[in-house]
Amino acid sequence: MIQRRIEEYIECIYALGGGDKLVHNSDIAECMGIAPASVTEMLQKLSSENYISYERYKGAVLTKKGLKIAEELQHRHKALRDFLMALGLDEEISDKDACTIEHVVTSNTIELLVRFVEFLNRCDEKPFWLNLFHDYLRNGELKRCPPELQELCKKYRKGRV
Amino acid sequence: MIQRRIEEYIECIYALGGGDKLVHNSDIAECMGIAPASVTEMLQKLSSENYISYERYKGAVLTKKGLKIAEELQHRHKALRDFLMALGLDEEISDKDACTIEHVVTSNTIELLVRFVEFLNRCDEKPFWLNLFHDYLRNGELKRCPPELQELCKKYRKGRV
DNA sequence: CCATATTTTTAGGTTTACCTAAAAAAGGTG
DNA sequence: CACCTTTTTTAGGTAAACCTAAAAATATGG
Repeated sequence: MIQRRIEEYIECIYALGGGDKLVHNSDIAECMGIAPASVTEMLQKLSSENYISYERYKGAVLTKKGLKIAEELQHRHKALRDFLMALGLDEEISDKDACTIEHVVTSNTIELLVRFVEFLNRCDEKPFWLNLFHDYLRNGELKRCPPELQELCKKYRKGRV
Repeated sequence: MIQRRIEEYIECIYALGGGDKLVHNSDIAECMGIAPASVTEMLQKLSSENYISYERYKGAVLTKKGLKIAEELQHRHKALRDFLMALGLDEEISDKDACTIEHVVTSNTIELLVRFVEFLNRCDEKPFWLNLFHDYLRNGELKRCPPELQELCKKYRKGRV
């Protein structure tokens, strides 16, 4: 299994434009908040495992293999972030949590959340129940679904199954 | 910040009954799939940081401090697991992902998901939209909300805001 | 209650990912 | 183009969390 720290380096390189151009060690070091010497070491490792192509004193570009991982991570990040924001979490925290969860979760869960956000977006407007949920978050009290609406739902549910 | 590996030891000790009785090194070692010698070392560390009270050659019990963390982790685990299962993920994967996510996510997100599950449970029966979502997962096609139902939702939405 | 079996600890070693300081290479300017 | 600055690399070192093998403590059964 691919190591978390390696994923983080790939992600960082990608964010700095390493998908199609050389990224300098110093930029990676600054971006990750570590010493340049540590970056050199890790780039040698990433290179030996073919995630990047690396030229001494020049910098790194992602290989096809590395790029694929970067794109997968971006997919995961976006899925998690969109999902959390849809539920009502604020942008900054959604982003932060997406950053950590993306490395540890199975693809099953990612695809589940992708589908959930798709599901929301295919609705013509913000669904009624999501409004109810957001109210619940704000006030702590759950407005019951109006009886009239509940009845209609029940009718349709029966009809389908 | 408290280290992930420490959390995992605390969790394991708790799972083996360490909330109220001595747990043997060998059981922890087996449960975590590592060598007993490694456990001894870590237990000394956990003890020095007051997460457990540890007696050489006897075993470990969680302290109040350790127990509090164990309970918080259990809360997180349950929140994540319940949430994933509510969305339709199967039990095994929900559990597995809960195990990893619980160590890396903010409390904001945990509480959001707790609220979401509460929100679902307060409904009299499985909400209509959740049925729609589960169908969407199975078939890939999203049944539109019947116009009649949509109209009614719109009416209530206006009424409230 | 003593010999043997089991469990735990100690000692010494490995790997990963970081660090600092100093050496080497690259880049920029008069 | 030679000097100076910046960037990168090398060398040597640290901490965390694991390992194996051997020593020490504890538990068990005749």
